[in-house]
Amino acid sequence: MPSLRDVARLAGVSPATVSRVLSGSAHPVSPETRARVLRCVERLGFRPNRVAQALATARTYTIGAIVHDISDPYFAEVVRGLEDEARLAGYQVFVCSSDRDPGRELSYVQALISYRVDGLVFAGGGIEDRAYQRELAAVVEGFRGTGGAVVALAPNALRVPSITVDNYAGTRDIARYLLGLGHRRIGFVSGPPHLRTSRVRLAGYRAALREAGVRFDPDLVETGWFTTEGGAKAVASLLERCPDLTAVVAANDVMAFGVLHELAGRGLRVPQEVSVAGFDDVQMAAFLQVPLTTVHMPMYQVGREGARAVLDILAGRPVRSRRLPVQLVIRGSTAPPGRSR
Amino acid sequence: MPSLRDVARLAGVSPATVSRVLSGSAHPVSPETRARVLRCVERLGFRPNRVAQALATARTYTIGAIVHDISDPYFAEVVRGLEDEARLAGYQVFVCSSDRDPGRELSYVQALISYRVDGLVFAGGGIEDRAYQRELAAVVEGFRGTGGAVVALAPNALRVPSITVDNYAGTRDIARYLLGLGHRRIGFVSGPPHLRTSRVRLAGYRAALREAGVRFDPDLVETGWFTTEGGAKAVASLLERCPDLTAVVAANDVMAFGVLHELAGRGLRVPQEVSVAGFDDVQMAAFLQVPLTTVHMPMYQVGREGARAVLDILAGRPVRSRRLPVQLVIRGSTAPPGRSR
DNA sequence: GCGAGAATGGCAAGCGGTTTCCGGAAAGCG
DNA sequence: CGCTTTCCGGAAACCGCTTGCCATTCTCGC
Repeated sequence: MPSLRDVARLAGVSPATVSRVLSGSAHPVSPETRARVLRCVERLGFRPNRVAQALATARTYTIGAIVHDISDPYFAEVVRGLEDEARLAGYQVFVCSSDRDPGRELSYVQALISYRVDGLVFAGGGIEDRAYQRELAAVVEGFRGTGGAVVALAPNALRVPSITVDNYAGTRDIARYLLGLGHRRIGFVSGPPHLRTSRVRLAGYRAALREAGVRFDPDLVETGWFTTEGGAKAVASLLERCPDLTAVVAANDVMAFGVLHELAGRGLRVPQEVSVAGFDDVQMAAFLQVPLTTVHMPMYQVGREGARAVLDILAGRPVRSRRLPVQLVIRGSTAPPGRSR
Repeated sequence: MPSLRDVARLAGVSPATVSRVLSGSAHPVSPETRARVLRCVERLGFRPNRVAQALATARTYTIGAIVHDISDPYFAEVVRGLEDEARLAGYQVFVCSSDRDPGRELSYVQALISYRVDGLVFAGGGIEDRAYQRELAAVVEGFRGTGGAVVALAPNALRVPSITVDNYAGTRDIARYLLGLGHRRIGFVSGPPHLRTSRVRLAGYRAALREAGVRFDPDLVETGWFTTEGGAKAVASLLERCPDLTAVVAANDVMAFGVLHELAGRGLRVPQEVSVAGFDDVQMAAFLQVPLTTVHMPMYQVGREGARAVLDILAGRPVRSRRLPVQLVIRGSTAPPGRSR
């Protein structure tokens, strides 16, 4: 693989000149020399070694994305947005699936810092664990101290700029809507309790109940993993505890898929017997046979804005945290409460 | 951020010694010195700069994954496998979504080479375009010439080790199964014609027809993008051309979702009026209200083995191309042909 | 005609590690 | 006891690119 020296030798100039031609330096280079250098670059098929550039300039043009699981459609969509925006600016992105494991997350963050990524994006909600948060915060602050850009794309204990959506309003709106349809016994399939997103979404649901003067019944809440299986299991226990529920709100679409599956397995019709709502509006949601009522989250958008924020920070432009609005999307999986079963 | 020199200074040794202690060199270091160095590393919280290491050793411990679209559940799953295996070996992975665009793919490959990735994994099927293939092959060969490891996870024109699945057998088995149920007018919703995977899957379908002595009718084939929308549109035209079809095989699950959606929209019941089968067995497939009959592809497994293959090549271990078996998974979306509509 | 300043280009010192080569001390050998 | 090995550590040369600083030449302005 040709190096800059090879080009320099071929063009009969010094490496410095070649570098200046290629990296758009302010240092003047005569048009003839420039042309000659470019011709030699072409001839040799020279492409600068990013590693060496990175060492010299302390810029790697890489961004690390910490997600909970890239195979979760939510995160896949976010990462796609991130990647598209990064590519446009000449950056590459590393994916890191932490599986919501504090140890894994921390070791990924440290690895990324060793790789000297320019930016770090936390796509998933923070893990609620004081000791861990403190440790992570220390590492992250160190990183920022050396010029690293950090952005969060979900509620997080880190004090960094964030691009989030209004999770609270989302579940509140959904619950309001179901209450408005006449439902009173609304189950809530929540995510893992140690995730901040879970708590915020649960809070939105409770707020709507409070507004409507409906007593909050802890029996109507069941937690599970943010997976299809998690949703199926959770709704199963919910149904056993509260056979009288007429609607279920799932903390995200993937869980809602599990809920739908479990209900179908039990012969309960949606929405005639049980209404179901999700959260996120992943691509599949609209394509189910019973299209899912859910809250639209602009995930791709969040990913793009996240990347933009990183680039802005790196460029020294001011960055403000933003909260994007969400929107209730009413589809076929919800209806007024039906006859008792 | 502390450097190796800082550690050396603090420990009162030369940088060389610190390096030897940390990178497990064969060069002997006395136990006392070693301990002292490690203590200082600890004290300063020193972590080696991967960029500098990379420049010195010509190993970056990174792998580039070229996928068609990370937000497609198929690729997300593959990348997850890749990532998990890579992590275990201390590697990081770059994701690159080419959207099946030759230009984008090529520029990603070149960028990754500039970043001096150790390995390159092509997760998607190759794009059938002679000029492009030649150009890509040249670049890839150059990369391999410098010690880069390249692996393909789908049929591809590149002459590199591959971990693939038996796509041909997959659609053949599905078609055989449907023929066995008594279907004769079986629509095929194919992927983009310029993708190798599309062609192989179509060939499998044709092989089964041939075996069964059923004439192949080109009208029963419609191509579209490997997306839900693509599947919906394709089946729509198919139905207009051939209202007599009793079953539809989609070239992948994502398209099958679109097919199901479109059929539901037209009031056609599955499987009573039309049987539907997919390919891939993405996670959602089993969780539809009418669970999808499909061909199980071990995507996560393919991802892992792909990473393993890269690591093996880098370690100089022999690597052989492998073809993993697929398996027909019969679920609720298929049944013998029903009464005419 | 001459000095100032702009235009060009090269030298060399990094960036932060790794690794080859070398030297001194200690240990093993006949 | 002298000599060869082995053990341990350091000096310094990279890896490939960037950039501050300096030298030369040229162009003006007066």
